[in-house]
Order: sequence, then structure tokens, then C-alpha cells
Amino acid sequence: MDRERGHEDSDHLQLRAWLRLLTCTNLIETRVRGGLRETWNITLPRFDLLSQLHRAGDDGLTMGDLSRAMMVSAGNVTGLVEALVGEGLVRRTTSAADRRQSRVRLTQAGKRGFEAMLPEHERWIDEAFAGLDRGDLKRLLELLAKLKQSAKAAERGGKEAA
Amino acid sequence: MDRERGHEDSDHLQLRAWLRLLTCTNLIETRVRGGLRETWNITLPRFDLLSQLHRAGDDGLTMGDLSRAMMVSAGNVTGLVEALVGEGLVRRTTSAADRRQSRVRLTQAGKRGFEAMLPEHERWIDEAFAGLDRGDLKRLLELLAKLKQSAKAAERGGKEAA
DNA sequence: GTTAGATACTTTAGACTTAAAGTATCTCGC
DNA sequence: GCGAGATACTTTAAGTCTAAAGTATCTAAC
Repeated sequence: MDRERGHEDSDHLQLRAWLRLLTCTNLIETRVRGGLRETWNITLPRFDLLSQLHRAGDDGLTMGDLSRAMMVSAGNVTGLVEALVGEGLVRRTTSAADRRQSRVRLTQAGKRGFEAMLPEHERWIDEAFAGLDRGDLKRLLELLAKLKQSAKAAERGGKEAA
Repeated sequence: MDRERGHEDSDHLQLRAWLRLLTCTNLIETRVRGGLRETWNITLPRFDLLSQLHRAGDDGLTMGDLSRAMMVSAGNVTGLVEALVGEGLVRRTTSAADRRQSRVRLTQAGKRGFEAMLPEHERWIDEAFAGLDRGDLKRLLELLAKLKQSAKAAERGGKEAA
């Protein structure tokens, strides 16, 4: 038996990693949120929604697509889309094939507006990660990919209960 | 000149790392939030506040300490503490030395309650990180420490603007 | 001692978020 | 065709969160 082994169970590496992950996310999110508000007077969730639509292209996304992509509840998406429609940044049409669905797209104003914000948004992110070199970034990406898979697996495990 | 170099500027490693970081945080946070609600009918911010007080020990923390530790606004802390006082989990006293300050502590019920939740909370975190071995966890902790410093530096840079 | 400014906290208005219940529509077996 | 159940979305109630303005108290220069 390895004398040192006992210690391994009580150094709480997972918990420490989780807390540090949260701290990093909070720091960066606070920076981005503040920048978006000060520079374009837009909120982070609205920016995020525009971003998903921009990535999706001309066909747009359904409400359900948005909910999954943004990892928020369907009710939340309803409110955000309403707000953005009100601001003229987003357009919403009922699907002809399935009248329960609606399809959400950027308007021209929404596309132009989002593309204007994009470079500075990326600059804020780049600044936050400036202390990491390319090797660090690649290792971090790999570890986070692993964590993402692991967390997804745990999520299912928790729901289905074996 | 390295032909490959040009590509380095446009692979958006930082942005990809940020999005993946957010995904991981969301996944784990959703799991923990759901567990806390289903198992003890408590919210994550309240659990977090109890956690900070538990770590602080018998002297408790001021409202400002809590705000900084939890990385949320002072007004937010006011509401959370009120709720927890109402539930009898937390006690609040005005500081004699400085009557602007108050000091917040766990009640006996709060301490017992929190300590009852602690092991299962840690189990959820352990499960989320189960796919990472000790080496992975140590590398992740290191990279996140670096990122934390970097993000803090960027935060200051953004505010002070040289 | 007064007072100008700083500090600790609260209040307010508005936005975000969720879980749960509700509505409308679709699908599929019969 | 016709339900029964599934699916897409909305509504509601309650909680979280922030920025900004406001209150109370302290500090320090004079």
C-alpha cells in the first residue's frame, strides 16, 4: 500500500478545479458584459442570441434550436426574441410546415449591428486570454473538451439513475 | 518566414477556449442547481453564500466580504442575506466598531444544514470531473490559475485605459 | 469641532432566469 | 378520421442580478 495514497482522496482537486473554473468564467463574463453595455448598450444574452443567429446563416434557427444552443430555458428565449424583434434586430416567421415552430433570423440591421460588434468582442476575449500562449490554449481546449464530455456523461447519469 | 504563421492569427483559439469554458461551466452549474433544488429545495446562490460563511468560520463575514467573495453586487448580497435570515440559516449583527458594517454568520441550523449538503454537493462535482485523471486535473488547475491572473490583468487594463 | 470626501450598505428599476403549468399543433396507431 | 401522446412554444410566479442613485456612517484635513 502506498502511504501517500490516502491523501489523494482528500485534496479535492475536482472541487478546486470547479471553483477556479467559476472564477475565470465570472471574471471574463463581467468584462464582456460591461463592455457590451458601455459600448453598444446591449446585454450579453441578447448579444449571444444574435451570435447564434449569425452563425446559423440565412435559414435562421427555431426557438428550440436557440434554447439548446444557448443552454437556457425555452421561456427565456421567448422573452429575448421578443425584445430583439422590438429593437428591429431580429425577424420571426411561423413555419409553414409545422405551425408550432417559428424560425428566427437576423434582419439586415441585426446582421450589420452584430458584425460591427464582433471584432471588439473578440478583442476583449483575446485580452482576457493574453497570458496564455498557443500551447497553453491548445492544452486548455483539450482539457475542456474532456471535461465537457465528462460533465455531459454525469448529467445523463444523474437523470437516468442507472 | 513561416508559411504556417499567417494561419495563427485566424484560428481563434482564445474565442474557442472561451466558448468551451462557458459550456463546461453551464453544464456543471445546471447539474448542481438541479440537485440542490431537488434534494434540499435550496438555490445555488444561497448555497454559495452559506458556503462562504462556512469557510469563514465563527467570525463570519461582512456584506462587502460576501460581495467580493461571491463576485456579485452588494445589492444582490443584501437580498440573499435577508432571505437566509428569514429561513433561520444565517444571523446578522451590526458591527459596534463601524456601524455601517454588519457581520453575517451561520446559525447552528445553518451550519448543520450546510454540512449535511456538503458531501453530496462534492459528489456531484466529482462526477462531473470523473473523466479527468489526477494529471489532467493538475494541468487544468494550473492553466486556470494562469487564465485567472490574465483575466484579472485584462480587467484592470480595460478600466484604467492606460 | 466642521466638513468634504470616502466607505458600507440599501433601494430601485429593469433585465434575465428557471420550473412548472398551460396552449396549440402535430403524429401515429388504429 | 380520431383520439392519445408527443412536441414547440408561451405564460406565470418567484428568484437572481446589475447599475445607479440614495442613506448612514466614518475619516481626515483643517
